[in-house]
Amino acid sequence: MDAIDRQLVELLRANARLSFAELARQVGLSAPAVHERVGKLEATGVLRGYHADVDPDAVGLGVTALIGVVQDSSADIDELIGTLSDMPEIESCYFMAGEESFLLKARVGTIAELEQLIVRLNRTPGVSRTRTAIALSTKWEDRPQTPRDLS
Amino acid sequence: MDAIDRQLVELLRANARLSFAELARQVGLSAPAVHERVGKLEATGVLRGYHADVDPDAVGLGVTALIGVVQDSSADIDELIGTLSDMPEIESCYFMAGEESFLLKARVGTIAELEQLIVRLNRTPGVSRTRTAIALSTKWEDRPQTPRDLS
DNA sequence: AGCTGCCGGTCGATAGCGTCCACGGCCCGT
DNA sequence: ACGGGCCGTGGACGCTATCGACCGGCAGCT
Repeated sequence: MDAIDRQLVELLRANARLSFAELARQVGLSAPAVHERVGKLEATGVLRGYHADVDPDAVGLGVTALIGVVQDSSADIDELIGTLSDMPEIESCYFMAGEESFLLKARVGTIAELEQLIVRLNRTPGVSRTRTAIALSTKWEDRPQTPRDLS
Repeated sequence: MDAIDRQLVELLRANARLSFAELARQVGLSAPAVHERVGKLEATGVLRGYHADVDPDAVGLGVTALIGVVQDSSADIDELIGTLSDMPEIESCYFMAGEESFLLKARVGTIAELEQLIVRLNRTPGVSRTRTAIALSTKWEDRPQTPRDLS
């Protein structure tokens, strides 16, 4: 991860569809050299993938909620994670320090669907309680942060 | 947004670097037709961009925290949003229903940096109180959800 | 010092891609 | 039946992806 690698990561984070030729021009190397560097960044797991950023409203997912999950004493964590990951509405899942073991970011189309999701969560074995907060608006999301020097 | 558009969105969400020719093969149209459809999806805001997914650990951002912010009565919301958006550590910012007006997802390199961020937040005019929860691990994040029928 | 391998780059070639344009079928209201 | 808009196809052209051959710098050994 030298300065050029960081530059490539930065460029691809801003626009994942840049051509290798364009990347090469930006960093001052030849296209094959850039091709090889990007390949290595992918192989080492620095670059995990390239994804289109889709407007959730445009695909009928206008409701965003953040749900804290308190597990009960009998919970099998791995099993609970498995159950949660079977719920497609849950876009992100963090295992947290604190009383609420999980924090989920869920996206659904309507409040009614959110209600159903919460009911389903509360019925899930290992879940003692949930606490739901609704996002009224998303000011920004997944904003990239310029990488720091890993010296 | 017909079935082919949804298919294109889905394909690009899975892999934003697919060539138009490859997209064309997958959906059964010619490359120029796909080019035009994707252009329209971008123009109408369905596709907002294409971003590389970078491993936060690999760029020195190993600590993820979720921070609830309670505003005080004198707060100017827009000004507060502006101040928050000047803090690069804050990757996402949701305006919430409930006592905590904002929920922030922040990423920093060390706990010490998180401490500094929290101090800075608590000093910010308009902020009455914050509540921070640290993510011990990310089970998954920004998982795509297959789009529903917008009938 | 000189030799040797490796790493990481350039260069050149070729197949395939991006993108522009002209053209054509279909659906619709007249 | 006709005309126009929409949405597609096919062809053409320059540019890109990607391979293999080559090359220079550096490390470590003799």
